[in-house]
Amino acid sequence: MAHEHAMPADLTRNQELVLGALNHAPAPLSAYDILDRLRGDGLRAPLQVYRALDKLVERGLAHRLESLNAFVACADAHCHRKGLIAFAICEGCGKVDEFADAVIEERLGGWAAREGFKVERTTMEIRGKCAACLQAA
Amino acid sequence: MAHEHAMPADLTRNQELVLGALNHAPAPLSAYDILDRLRGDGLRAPLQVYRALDKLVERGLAHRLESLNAFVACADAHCHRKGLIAFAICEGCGKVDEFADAVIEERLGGWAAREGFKVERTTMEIRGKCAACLQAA
DNA sequence: AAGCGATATGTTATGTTATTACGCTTGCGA
DNA sequence: TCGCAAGCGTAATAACATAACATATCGCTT
Repeated sequence: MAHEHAMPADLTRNQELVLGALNHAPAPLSAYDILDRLRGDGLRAPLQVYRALDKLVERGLAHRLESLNAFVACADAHCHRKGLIAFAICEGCGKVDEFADAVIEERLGGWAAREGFKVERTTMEIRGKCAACLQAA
Repeated sequence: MAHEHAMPADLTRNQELVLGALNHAPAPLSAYDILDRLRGDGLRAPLQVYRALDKLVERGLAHRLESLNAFVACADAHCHRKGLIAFAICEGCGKVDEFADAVIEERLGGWAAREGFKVERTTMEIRGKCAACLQAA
């Protein structure tokens, strides 16, 4: 069973459905995966899902994994983590681990400052095998 | 003018065409962008481009930018950079800067070691505005 | 309460990115 | 010269994402 996440009260119906789907999934879901799971709840078109995802991502309740074209619920229940988040994605079981590292953030900031580059958004995704899957192999 | 890159002698015709297209572009190209530019050279189907890209990426001659679904030639002319590479992508002009940072690599390695996670591939992409574009604004 | 703007919704159609499946060709070592 | 690995060509389709348009809902101001 997926553990419980905070579910803010001010979500719209669609946003709540989509976040619910993500919360109950053990691994990232694509927008179309989500759509398929929510057809029974009245969702019919991709756009309904993408719109909800946009809002959820904007609020930090969900994250987009660029290297997967998929989405996960934020792992931090009382969420809204600041700054850079790194994701470790297991190719075996699909599980995603989320962590922050101040040193990395600082290195990136240093590079940007030297180059005069204004950072707006950073994605960091590690692909590999988690301990459990290595064990099982 | 794009600066010159090393063009290995043992590329196949399609690989050479695709790498050539990337070398002459000032910004990342999607597979379909590449296809369009190479129709005059006889390429007709996406797969011809994707296959070439696979090989080029495998050899480190090109990189895939996950957050863009696009590709760039490796910036290092005598390429085959080891380890983790970070990309800074300007939203203004599309230019991509490529750099490595041993400290970041070491932090990631540390996290992985602690978690027992076996890293296979890491993508790090910074989106923002480059100095030139900030200047122009 | 009426009017208004901002936000969300639903639907259709379409655009963009990536892969599957199949068969042929070529180079090369056993 | 057989057989295999790698590459190539083509058609079809799958997977991911957005445009354009019409309607609805909610909170705020008057």
